[in-house]
Amino acid sequence: MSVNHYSTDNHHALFWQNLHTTDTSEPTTTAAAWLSEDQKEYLFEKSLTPSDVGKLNRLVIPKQHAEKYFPLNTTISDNADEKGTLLSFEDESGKCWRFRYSYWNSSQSYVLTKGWSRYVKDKQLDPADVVFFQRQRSDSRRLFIGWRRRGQSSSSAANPTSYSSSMTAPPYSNYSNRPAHSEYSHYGAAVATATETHSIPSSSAVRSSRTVRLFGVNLECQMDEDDGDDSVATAAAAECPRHDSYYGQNMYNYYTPQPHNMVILIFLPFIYIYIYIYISVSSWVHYIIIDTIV
Amino acid sequence: MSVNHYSTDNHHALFWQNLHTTDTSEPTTTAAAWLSEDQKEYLFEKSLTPSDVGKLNRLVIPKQHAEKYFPLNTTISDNADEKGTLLSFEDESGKCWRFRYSYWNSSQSYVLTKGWSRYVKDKQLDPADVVFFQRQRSDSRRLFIGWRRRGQSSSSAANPTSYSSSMTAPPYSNYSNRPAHSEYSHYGAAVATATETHSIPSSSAVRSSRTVRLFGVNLECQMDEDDGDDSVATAAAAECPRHDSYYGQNMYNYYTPQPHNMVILIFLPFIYIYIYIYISVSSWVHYIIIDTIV
DNA sequence: GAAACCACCTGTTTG
DNA sequence: CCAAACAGGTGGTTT
Repeated sequence: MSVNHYSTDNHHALFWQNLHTTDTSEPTTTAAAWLSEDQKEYLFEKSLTPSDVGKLNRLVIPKQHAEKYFPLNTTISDNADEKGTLLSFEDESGKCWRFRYSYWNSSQSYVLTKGWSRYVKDKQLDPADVVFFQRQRSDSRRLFIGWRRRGQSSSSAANPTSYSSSMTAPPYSNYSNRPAHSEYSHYGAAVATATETHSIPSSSAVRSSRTVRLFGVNLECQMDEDDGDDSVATAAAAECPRHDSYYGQNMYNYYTPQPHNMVILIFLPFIYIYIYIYISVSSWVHYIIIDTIV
Repeated sequence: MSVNHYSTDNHHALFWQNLHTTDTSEPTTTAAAWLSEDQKEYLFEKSLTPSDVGKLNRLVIPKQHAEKYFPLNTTISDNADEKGTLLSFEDESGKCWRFRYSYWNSSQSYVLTKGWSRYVKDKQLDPADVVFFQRQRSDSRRLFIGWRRRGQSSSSAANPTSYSSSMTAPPYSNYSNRPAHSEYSHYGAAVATATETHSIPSSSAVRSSRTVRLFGVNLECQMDEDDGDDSVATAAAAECPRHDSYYGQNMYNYYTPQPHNMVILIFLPFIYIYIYIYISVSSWVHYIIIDTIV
């Protein structure tokens, strides 16, 4: 039996992905059949910036291409929602490269992160070199990545199998020391994608932050008999009090930009309780003042 | 009559502890007895790297020491499993420092994270300064942290009580501006540990992080008989004992940038309940003191 | 809005 | 030579 069935290999690839939840970085070779160029659809290319090949260990994917060809939250990226996905690409030698692919809110950009630096090293890419992406026409989930040196025409890219040598190339010690064959374009194909699931314990602690519970308490305050519930008491117990604050009868919050004030009036049979709760929140609760008057 | 018959601030402090379930970041002083050096076992020390005192806000604990002395998933760290635990250490002034302690799968390393940067600031630690850890021989759960300047011999470390001055030191504005006393070694002792569980009360509202629960406490405050539930109370007591002679009604935190104070006064027919809630928040709620007077 | 925190990630270094 | 450890980082989230 030939492992080389397309179908077979894809399954291997998928399987492989499932095995790796966290260490997804190493490129792997696949038994996938070579595709002729006309079986591939050329997606886009990018001339690499210094940052793309530098210490930032990431490749910025131009937004229009990213959204068009590598949409998040879709079939290609599976259930990749939250934390980005893994995209797998085959290179010119059939090696499979998996990159973490995600959207950075901070820079409003799509990036390949984990795994990218290894690719840059392996291919010895420099600024202005070009990487390009393709996918199989008959199965758009199968992706390919290729590259060529700066100044090389894109037509020279059509040279699929000639560089399996990259598999046996010695580790480069210096970017300036390139193997001669590097002057040509390389590309490869790869397979499916999988979400990078970080297994998250179901019981993640919910933290909401700033609930001030005043009155269940009340009871407990004087109660000794407690009631029990405790959730209050119980919860409370734990931590270390810290006293770092100083204060007195005076309260004053000198920096809170946006104070929010709440006044809660609770009227009890013989008692008026004015509760002034000043919640000044630069982010949270800052003040609570409760003053009761009978 | 004061409900606060316990008299003093210590009780306030304990009380306060119960109020805090999650915000564990601020150092606190303890009432723990001083231990002589021979009552302590020296565990290990680390010369601080630039990253340890820099913006990464974490201290890498060398793996062999971490696994030997601060094992996760064990008694010392309680049920700390998943998300790391809290470790409490007493410093040379008796102040209790709580650090989140966890394992980073990605780098295969043990780290102190939350709370660490405050310690670095407070002690004005620089690269190559040394921190060291000790524990009480008779109770290995009680932990101590100390430090000395780079180049200082470890023997100079034995100088326990001489630096309570750190409590009153003004906020430093510049690392180069160190108090003269800083040239010596400092250490301290602390207590147990607790998992950073955000104990979640059975009842709805709870949240983990900084729920201010007022009255369960009260009970504990006066309860001597412990009643029940307590595991909470108990636990609380166990944690960092703080005490404090230094402050009384006044609390003063010289480094907290923005203290927030709360005073809650509840006046009942025959009872005056003064509730001083001090919320000093460099991060949030820090204090609550409730004093009741009949 | 800044700073701390968090959970990751990676390139050196080294036994 | 290589896996482990770790110093030095990242984006994103919470405080």
